[in-house]
Amino acid sequence: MKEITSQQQRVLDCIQIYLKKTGFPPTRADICKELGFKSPNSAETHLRALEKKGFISIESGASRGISVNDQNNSFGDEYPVIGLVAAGSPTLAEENIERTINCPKSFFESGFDYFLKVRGLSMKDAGIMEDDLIAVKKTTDVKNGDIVIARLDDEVTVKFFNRKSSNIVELEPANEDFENIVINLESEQLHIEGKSVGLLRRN
Amino acid sequence: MKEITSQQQRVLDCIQIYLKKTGFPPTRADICKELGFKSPNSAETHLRALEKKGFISIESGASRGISVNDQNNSFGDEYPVIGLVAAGSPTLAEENIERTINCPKSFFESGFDYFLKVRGLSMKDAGIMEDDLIAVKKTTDVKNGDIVIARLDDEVTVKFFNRKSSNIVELEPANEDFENIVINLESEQLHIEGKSVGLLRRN
DNA sequence: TATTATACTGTACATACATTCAGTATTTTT
DNA sequence: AAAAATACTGAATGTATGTACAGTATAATA
Repeated sequence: MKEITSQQQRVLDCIQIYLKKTGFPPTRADICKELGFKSPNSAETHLRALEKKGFISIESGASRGISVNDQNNSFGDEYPVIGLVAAGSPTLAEENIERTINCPKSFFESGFDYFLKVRGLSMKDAGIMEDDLIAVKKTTDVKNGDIVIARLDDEVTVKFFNRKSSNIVELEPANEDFENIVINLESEQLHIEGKSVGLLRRN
Repeated sequence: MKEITSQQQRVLDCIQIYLKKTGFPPTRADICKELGFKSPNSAETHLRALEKKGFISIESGASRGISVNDQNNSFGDEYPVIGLVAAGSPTLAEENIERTINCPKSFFESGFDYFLKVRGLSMKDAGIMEDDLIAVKKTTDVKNGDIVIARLDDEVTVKFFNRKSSNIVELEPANEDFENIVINLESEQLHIEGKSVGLLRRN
């Protein structure tokens, strides 16, 4: 994405404000009226520049055929809900997707990849209850204290992450009825699927 | 809002799908092409019917001047976040709104009116932690076991609702460090602001 | 120094589009 | 039983709109 000039930014803003207000894009004449241009060609050339730089798309021949190329627009996408089965890795394979939820992309601050449906109460003191949906961001970049989705062999679990030393990782539940899981990375395989970036509960 | 017919629903769906796909509304001809009509007037009359029933608005003379009236679309709306202050009723007055969250209307099953930001840990065993956002539906129709937002004098609190008899209501915390609140409706005023229909947490 | 991008005005024109009118037929409401 | 709403086809028309062409001027780039 190339750099935008201040005038082009004004035109882009004008399009988005018009869209929000009316529900459909402006014509060249509308843009002129809004920004004080006296020739429709003023708007036209700006639109061409914005298209060339990738900010908008223009459907040739169609009236009001302007669409804003906003990858982080606030409206919904379908996110899969994956069941936390006792054994087996949570994957996005179709058979593992219980359903999907329409949710704004930017709903959880750092973005996320899928919802994980929680089984059991091992994290209840962290406010994570049965059937809650954890918003999971796929990453292996986790810090101590993060709530991680981890796989040990074929067992998937949600726990606090705590690296004790270069070889020792503890997975800590938030429930006194459960024990810490201590993993020696030299002898055992630990796979971090991702970390929790939020939670959704529907009564 | 009057009842929609199945054909009108098809046209409405067609508009929404077209909007999502292209970023701008369809023309009469586009609708015909999509739904198999052979005359633009077929689309026109459906649009007029949809406008009359309040589902869409049409800007006269403007090409593609169709906008879907968002009280009945499933996409995003701005919902206010209200802080649970120790004293005072949670109102939608501007000074009480911390910010707004863009969220699909149908995100929590029965619909909801605002988010309430939780203070304290009196409901921690129900998985409600400090700074969680409770999706609140304004209603006084609550059943035993519902999590309600209640006001006693000027104190607002989130608790389990439990009607013991026609005059006695108990508000029960989910934390053994807190006591049940017993209210005699004959001598005390209890105002039910609404009930929890969901929860949102962002790490 | 020549060229390209930016930032406009102004005119003109083909066509994309909304919209009206004239019909036909079925179903629902009054 | 009459009227209104629904659900279409088909043709016609005026205008809303995209878009090209002809200029002018300044700043940025090669």
